[in-house]
Amino acid sequence: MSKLREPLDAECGLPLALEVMGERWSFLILRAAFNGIGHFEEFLGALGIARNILANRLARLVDHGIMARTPQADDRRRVAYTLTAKGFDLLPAMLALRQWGEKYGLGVPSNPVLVDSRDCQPIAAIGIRAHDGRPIAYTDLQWLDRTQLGQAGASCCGPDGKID
Amino acid sequence: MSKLREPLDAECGLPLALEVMGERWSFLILRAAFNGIGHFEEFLGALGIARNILANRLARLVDHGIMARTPQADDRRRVAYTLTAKGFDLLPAMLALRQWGEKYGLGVPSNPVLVDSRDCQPIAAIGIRAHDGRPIAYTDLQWLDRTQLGQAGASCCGPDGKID
DNA sequence: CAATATAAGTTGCGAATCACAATTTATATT
DNA sequence: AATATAAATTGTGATTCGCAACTTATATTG
Repeated sequence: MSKLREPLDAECGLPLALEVMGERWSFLILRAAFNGIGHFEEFLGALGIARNILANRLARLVDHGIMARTPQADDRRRVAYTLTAKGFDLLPAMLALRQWGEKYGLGVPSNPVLVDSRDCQPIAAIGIRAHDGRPIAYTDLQWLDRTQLGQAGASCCGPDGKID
Repeated sequence: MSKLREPLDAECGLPLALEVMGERWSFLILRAAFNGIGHFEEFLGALGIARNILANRLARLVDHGIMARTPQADDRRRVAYTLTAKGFDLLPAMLALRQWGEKYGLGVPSNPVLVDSRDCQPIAAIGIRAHDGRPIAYTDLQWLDRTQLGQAGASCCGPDGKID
């Protein structure tokens, strides 16, 4: 269906992620799924999406292994759509987008807060951290060629790293 | 231009973020900008995007304060497009998407690695962390109503939190 | 100054995608 | 057998996309 689109890059994971999640409604369907929505008519009511678009998006998400389609045993008319592990792994990306939207779009606090159930404290803002968990400022970020990784030398990082 | 689209929710930051970044090419333009691309023809060559679409997307990104448009002083034909602070704040979301694409799309290592320039170690995977920086497993996440936040009681979290 | 070159942006057109409604298929209920 | 329900498909018009050619504004060259 979407094979007419450009191969884009293939050297970066971003175009790959956008091939599925870059389409309209994909992330909102995912959010509804995280909310516990699991059936066609539920998605329909929760999102206000057109039927054919919803059917198309769900099929696409299933094709890409982000959601699983399982007709219910007791009533095989009903089809349950559930997140796979691959789909669940999109939660950080979804939260990062959501937090960004909250920060810059009217500053709504967005009532249900995601908390750590062990101490009931809200989670930290999704951000960039060093290997030890320490937050990194944007000015401390560099792009380094993979071949130069293991070297313990001091000035290993050039001044003009590029993002691929 | 896009006012015919649904208001979607307005209670969640996600639809707000998707209004701009959910359109095709938006994230790829952003990636190019992080790469140092800053002029119209550069974007054109780097992305393989159509001229009119690029002009439209850049104008939209500028309208939303994600990029800034500044004609150069020495040659006013040339227009420099640069990321604003708001645009820069999309880096965590972009990296989360990119890492997800890398993880599930052929497992390409994606050569230029983002490192902390202080110790030249690759950054940690973008993930969900507690307020103190400790990573949280998906099973330890709960959604809590904002009004119940300050309470130091033990079982403050119900068993069926929902994402809004 | 006139002619040409360059950067950014616009317009026109066919193809793909979108939203809305009505219809179809398969299964369940009465 | 008749009706109801869940999921998905089809049909139609509007919107958006991608490609190419054109326009506008500024710079450069003879």
